[in-house]
Formats: sequence, structure tokens, C-alpha cells
Amino acid sequence: MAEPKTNELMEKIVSLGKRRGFIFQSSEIYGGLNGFWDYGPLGAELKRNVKDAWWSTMIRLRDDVVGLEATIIMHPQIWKASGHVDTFSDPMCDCLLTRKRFRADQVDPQSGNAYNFTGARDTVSGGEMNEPYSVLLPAGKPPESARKTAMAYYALRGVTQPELLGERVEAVVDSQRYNPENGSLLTEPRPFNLMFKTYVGPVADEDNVAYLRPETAQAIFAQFKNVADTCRQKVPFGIGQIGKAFRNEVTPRNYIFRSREFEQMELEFFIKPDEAIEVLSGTVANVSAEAWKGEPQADWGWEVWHKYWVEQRVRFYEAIGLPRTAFEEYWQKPEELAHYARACVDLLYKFPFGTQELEGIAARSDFDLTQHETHSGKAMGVFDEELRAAWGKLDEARKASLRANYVAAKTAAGLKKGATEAEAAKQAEALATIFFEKLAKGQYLPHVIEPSAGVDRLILALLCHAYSEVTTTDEKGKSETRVILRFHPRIAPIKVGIFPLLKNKPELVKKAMAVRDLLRPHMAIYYDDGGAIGRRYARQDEAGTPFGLTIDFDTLGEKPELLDTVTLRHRDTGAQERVAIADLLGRLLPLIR
RNA sequence: GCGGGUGUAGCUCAAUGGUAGAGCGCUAGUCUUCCAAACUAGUUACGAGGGUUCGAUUCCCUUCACCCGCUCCA
Repeated sequence: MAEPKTNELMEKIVSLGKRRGFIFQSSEIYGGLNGFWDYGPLGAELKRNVKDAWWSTMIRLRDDVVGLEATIIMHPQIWKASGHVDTFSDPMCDCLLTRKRFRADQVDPQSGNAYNFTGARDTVSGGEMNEPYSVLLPAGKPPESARKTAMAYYALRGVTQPELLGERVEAVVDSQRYNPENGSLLTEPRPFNLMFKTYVGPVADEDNVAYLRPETAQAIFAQFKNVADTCRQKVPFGIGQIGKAFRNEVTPRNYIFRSREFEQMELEFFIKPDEAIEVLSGTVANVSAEAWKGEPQADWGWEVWHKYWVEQRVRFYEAIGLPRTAFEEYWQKPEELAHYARACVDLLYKFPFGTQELEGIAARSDFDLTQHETHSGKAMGVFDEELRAAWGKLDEARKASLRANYVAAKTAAGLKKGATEAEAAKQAEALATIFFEKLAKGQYLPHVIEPSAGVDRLILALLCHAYSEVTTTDEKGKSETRVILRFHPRIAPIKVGIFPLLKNKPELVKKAMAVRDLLRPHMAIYYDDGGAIGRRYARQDEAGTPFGLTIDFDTLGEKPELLDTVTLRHRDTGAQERVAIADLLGRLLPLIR
């Protein structure tokens, strides 16, 4: 439930965002454009700092990750291979029972008796659920099976022992509203053309349709071989990218949280398949050993790597001022996982409007590289000399057991997708043959761990987290509320405000400008000589500037022992200290980097 | 996409069928020796389009944007 208070907070943040030039509505003078936002001067600095922090942490400070900057428009085949074209382009309905998705116009028309229910009562708790539901029963089938389906539907939504309410039977002819496989009602058809479409070249016809990328990840997969061949990295290694992505969301909402043009910071970290780890290391490290808290090891399989990256990402957020406690980790349940994922953790931030995803860290297996290998016809695998040698030394029993495990896993996956046991087993055997033939030669498709963060969401989280109000009451009993944005110095848009104590004393102004010129090449500064000093402090507090420097008469030598020192004021405490101008860079730089 | 609400200055709000005020902010000046001081001057608005009307910011319609709830978010 959105309490008025949280809504109020969001309104204050939106208002501050505009007032101080963090975030503006796109095209505001023309009435704005739903789902598009611009960053003003302070927002642009903040965003740049956040991206720089990510780029530095994830790429520059690591030996095992390299960068990429790919185009926004790519070959349309990429989106075929990734599955985006199919799932993103037509009106779709979902089965309310199995969540299976259908193209609305391709559902086989069904006729029979529709059993409509108005809801269900929980015979255990006594609670009632008033969601209508309907099941279509082909002529001649016993009504009991419709009720069974309906009970399953309500059970799925938390009614443990449902008693159906308001049953009403109605004849239906040629309806496309029901799942032909189980009779369950489908959701309303919804447009799924979530990709922005455009045309490459001057002629707008269907032969040159292209899409603005709905995620940055696919570019990394598509360029995987080029990067791997040129960057002198060996698996495990990662490719990181920051860039714009576009989704024609049905409902952009919550300020910049879900917008149609947004920016992602994504890492695709490529690792060896667990089978290769077993061949090379004899065993795959156990997650419960908590090794993932330390430095990467050669015997890490995908589960440890996955945990490792979750931990790394949390540490990143801590380093820019979002404490661990501000997050919830949500481990997606197996049935919630997207088709490509083996596991996925959402890092949720407690926004005023609800606890929502800031970053997803998915274990994508070798799904994407396999897809691109299939669709492009280009080999995406890598070759590992050590792996080939290690395989050669393996005894036959070990090889057989590796294969048996692989077949068992693939069979289980096949069954999950709805294949029959025989089909699944046959497919698994075929896959195993290909996989192990390659493995024996030291070849494999890397698997992937994908930490994928939304920049704009993060900006919003940082704004929410930094926002605070301080109310002071003066001697006259007049109270006043001031806003302070408590940004971590590393990401604060302006690092230091520089103020001559008085504006009408040329010596002070001159000295202040000298300090400004000293610091300016090294950090974002703001020089301000307008109004009283307190006002200038307050203005910088509201902008989130962590430090203020005041040049006063002591700086000029009024007290000789204080010559060439300035007041350093700390935003969060208001505390002041005296620092020599010569020491400023040495003091400030470590705090902002 | 559906339902409800809102839209007046940079921000927060007011008034009005006869074109609008305040507070804060912002700019300039005077002044000011460390936390939004004071004074003076200045600055800026009826989301857009159409209709009714002698006249619309006000009433009506459409549209756009934002907020809330549902929905959606592979």
C-alpha cells in the first residue's frame, strides 16, 4: 500500500529534481513525452559519476574484464536469435494457469461450455478471493474436470483449499480466449511490440526494418568472438558495456524508474562449463564453502561465480553509498526464471513506491552463444589447450560418469520444456555427443553470468537514499526545513563549493578564485559569492555537495598562523576544520575517488 | 490498455466568466567577518487544441503530461 507519506516523498524528490536541475521531463515545452526524461546539469554530473564508478570498478580495476561500446541499432537477426522478435512483436495472451504464452490471433478457436466462477473461498483460512476465472470444457467432458482446473488456478494464487464460488455455465463457440491445451482462460490480448522499430536507409519498407536495442547484452554476445580473439583474455573473463536501451513499455511509471529510453550497465562474464571445470580441476567448488566471498579460483563452477558476482555487485553499491541493508536479495524461483536463465537474483532497492529491482544477476548458461551460433552459422566456441590435455589424461570411467551426469541434466531440462521422456532422452544423448566430442578437443561454448544494472534506476535510488530534511528552529521560534542530499562524495555531482566569505572584499574574492583554479582541474567545483555564507552552504547542501571551502580574513593572514588556510566544511555534520590550501588536494582527492 | 485524480511563475499554493496574487527561489545592487539576515529593484505562469460566449485560466469537448489503483514489466 502506498502510504501518503511515501508518495509525498516521491513528490518532493521529483520537485527537487526539477528545481535543482537533476531531472527534467523530456520535451517539456511541448507537453512532455511519456516515458522519457532528461538529465539537467546536476543530474548529468551525477549520472556520469555513477557510470564512471561502474566502469572503473568493473573494468579498469580488474584484470579479467574488458569494455565494449556497440551500436544501438544492430542486425535484426540478432533479435531473432535472442528471442526478442518473437516475444516482443504481436498481441499475446498468457495462460492464467501455466503462464504459457500464445499469439492472440493464433490460438485455436475453441467451442464448448465455459464454466465461469466469480472467485473462491479458502476453506482453511476462511478468506475469499474475488478474481473471476473461467474454464472452457469441450462438449462431453465431465464438469468435474473444469472445476479441478479452476481449483488449481485459485490454489496457484494462494487459496490453499479453494471452494469455488458463483459457478455459471455458458455455451461458447469458436472462442480464442481459452488455452486449447487445458481449457484455462487466457489473459486479455496485449500488444507486445515492445521494441522500437525503425528502418535502415531512406526507404521505409519491410526489407530494412531494424530495431533499437531493447537491452545492451546481445551486442556483447554478438561480438564475443571478436573480443575474445583480440583482447588476450582467456575464459573466465568478462565484457562490460554501458549504453542506452529502448523498450516501448506499456506503462512507464514512477518517475525515471521505468522509462522507454534508459541506460544499462551490463557485464557478461564468460566462464567454463562445469564439465570443463571438472575435467581440469577434478571437482567443482562447493557454494556452501563461501569461497565466493574471496578471490576467484580455478575450480569455480557457475554457481560459485554467480554468488561471487552478487557479492561484488553489493560491494559496488556499498562503495557508492547504498548500504547492504538498503537492499533485498530476491532469488527467483525456478518457475519464474526466463527461458534462458539457470538462476537469477534480483537486487531490490526499497524505493518509496515499493521494493523494486535495481539489478538482476542472471546465470544464463550458454543459451545466448548457442543461439547466435545457430542463427549466424558462425562458431562461437573457444579452444583451451589445457582442457584438451586434461581430457586426454582422464580415465574412461570418469568420462562416462561426466557424460551420464550431462545426459541426466539435459533430459531433465527437456522434460521441463514439455518433451516426452523418450524425446528428452534422445535429445540429451545427441547434445551430449556433440558436447563431449568438442570437449575432448578442448572446445566449448562459454557459459555466462550477467550482472545487469539500470543506470536510471540507480540514480533514482541514490536520490531517494540521499534525500533528507533537517528542521532547525531559531531563537525567534521560527522553524525552517532544509533539504540535504547526502550523496557519497564519490558520486556527488559537485565535490566542493568554494566561497569567499564576503563578496565586496576584492582580496577575498581574488584568493577564492585562486583556490577555485587550483582545484578545478581535479574535480567538479562550484564557485559562489552570492548572498550570505549560510545561504551558499544551504544551496550546496541541497545539491549534495559534500565539502565547502570558505576563504576568510585569516586566509589572508589576519591571524598570521592561519595564513593560506581555509575553512573546510563537511556537509553531513556541518563540522568545520582549518586546512592549508597547499594540503587541499591531498585531503580531498582520496575522499572523492 | 482500463478506472480515478491533477494540471496557474523555477518550486509550493491562491483567486477569478471581464487575461491573475502570495511565499520561497532566481538575477542585479547596497550591506554582511561562517550555516537560507536585511533593504531596494527586477524576473517569470493559467499544459496544448477546439467549442460555447460580446468576452474563457474559469463552462464543455478532445488531446498531452503527471499522480494513484489495476494491468504490464520476455
